[in-house]
Amino acid sequence: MQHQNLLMIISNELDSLNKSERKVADAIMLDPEAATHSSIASLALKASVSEPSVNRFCKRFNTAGFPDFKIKLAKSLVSGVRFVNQNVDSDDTVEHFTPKIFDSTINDLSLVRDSIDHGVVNEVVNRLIDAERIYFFGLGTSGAVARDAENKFFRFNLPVSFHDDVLMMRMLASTGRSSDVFFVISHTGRTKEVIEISEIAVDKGSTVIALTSPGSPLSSICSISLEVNVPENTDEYMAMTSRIAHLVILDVLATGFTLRRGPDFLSHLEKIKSSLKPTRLSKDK
Amino acid sequence: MQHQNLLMIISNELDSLNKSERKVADAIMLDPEAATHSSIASLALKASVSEPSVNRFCKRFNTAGFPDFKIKLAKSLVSGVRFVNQNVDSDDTVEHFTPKIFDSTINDLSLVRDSIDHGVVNEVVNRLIDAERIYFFGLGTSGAVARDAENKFFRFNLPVSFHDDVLMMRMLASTGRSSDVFFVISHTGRTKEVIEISEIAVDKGSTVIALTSPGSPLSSICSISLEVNVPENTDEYMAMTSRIAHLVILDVLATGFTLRRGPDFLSHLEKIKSSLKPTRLSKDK
DNA sequence: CCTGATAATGTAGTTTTATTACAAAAATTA
DNA sequence: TAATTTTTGTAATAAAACTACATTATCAGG
Repeated sequence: MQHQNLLMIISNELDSLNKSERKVADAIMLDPEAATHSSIASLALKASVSEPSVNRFCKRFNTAGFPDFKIKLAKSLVSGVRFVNQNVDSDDTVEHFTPKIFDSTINDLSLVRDSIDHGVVNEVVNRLIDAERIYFFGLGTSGAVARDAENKFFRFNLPVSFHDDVLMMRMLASTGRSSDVFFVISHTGRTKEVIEISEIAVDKGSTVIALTSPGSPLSSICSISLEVNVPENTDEYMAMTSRIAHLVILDVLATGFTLRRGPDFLSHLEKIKSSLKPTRLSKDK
Repeated sequence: MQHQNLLMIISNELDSLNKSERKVADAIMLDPEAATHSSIASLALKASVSEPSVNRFCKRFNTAGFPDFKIKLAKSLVSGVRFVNQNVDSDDTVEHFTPKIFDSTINDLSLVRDSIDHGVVNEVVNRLIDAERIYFFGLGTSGAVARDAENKFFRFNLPVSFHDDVLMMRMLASTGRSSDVFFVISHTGRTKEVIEISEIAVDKGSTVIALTSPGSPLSSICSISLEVNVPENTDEYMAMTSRIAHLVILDVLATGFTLRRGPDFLSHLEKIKSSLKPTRLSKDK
């Protein structure tokens, strides 16, 4: 893994350095940020060694030379900062916690982006394309996600509904047909009611797609499981990012759906868009 | 704003660049990692421009020069964000469009993060703290956001509800009291019904907070307006990111609310959390 | 469609920065 | 202590970046 932090490597090997190398290391550690902006000459001066000593120091740490060393050092400074102090403190003001919440959401999204299984996404799109009916199920926070999904997929000209009422869900699941797709959204994947309902639908021969966390009970009983691993948030103040990741994944699925339907499908979408125009005030004035 | 990711800044200003600057930008975006390792000469060659053009390009983005530019570019590569502003093509496969959608969402979030008015956020939190009742209103996609908001604010031990039925909204608005807060969510801020209803609530002396786009009709008539500028998406395939930004902003508001309430409020949140435990399967097996 | 003004870009020379070869100085060993 | 190895620095070289200025392209007003 190339992702080792250069600054850490240096501090770990501090003992095995010779005198001048050690001086260079100290000078860098004193202010790594400054080191990334200084020339080899000024750093040599600061460390009281010659320029070639700095150069040799750089090569010792598997870098091509001083400029390359600076690049790698700069990178290691970023990753360090990212993991530190991203939590909301009780004495944070709006200026402090606002970017923290955005950053942690962004961070989680990029983790999900990199961990998502494209094969599963592909398979899910196939099933949605084949579906004669789609039901989106979700409770609590996931209910809002399901509602958003309904709104999105409704535009695709097929019978779609969302439900957050467990009795309704249960009835629909038990009367489900093999051409029906039940899309079950659950962050934890451990809500008993939801699991039971999904089992009923599977038994009836319907396709059940779960959008949930890996290794959860829900995940194991469904036809296909879109597993999303959002790091558990221990911080009391922090929000649940999983629902946002779920929304983005539904965007991905909707995009896949649209693409699979081909270009003439776009005109249908346009029709729906323009149907809303009369409800709006015009842009000019 | 030092917070911004250099790669993102470049992709956002792509339109305002002149010919040779654009060539340099393209060469960098094609392989940013390679750019951090190349000399000004080799990059100039790759972009088919002169060396000073590359240098001018660097300075245009508030860097001291090429070496400094490379450092900042390298830093921006470390953070979660990769390529930006790439549109979905009609022949994209899942592998292609999935990261594109994530990245464009991430990009939009970071733009909102940097453009948000902390003073307004602060003021909104104050009003929410003072509220005796909060109504979240939204239609369509914003209805899902309003629903999520209800779920979140419900935990704060005060009467909260969400509505996506214009008749209900109208009745509630016209019977509103000065201690009531109406939180109106609308991406466009141009939906006639929503504007009318908001006007009624304002007339009745209630506080009306809008979460909408800048300069919209809704924004101008409300008590306070939380303006969110998410770049309009011209791409047919791309999803609407504004709702995601709205959700994150509601997270920010909820966090502000919790912090303002002080540390003993956390035990109340814990109580609500644990009330859901019986509905879940336990973690161990 | 010209002409002058302005902006964009490139050329060539200068300066700064980094690297290399080699020599001097320490340190180590026998 | 002398031979040997390692470390460090000096000075020269090479590479890279930058600057001033010249040329070319673009655009507005006549």
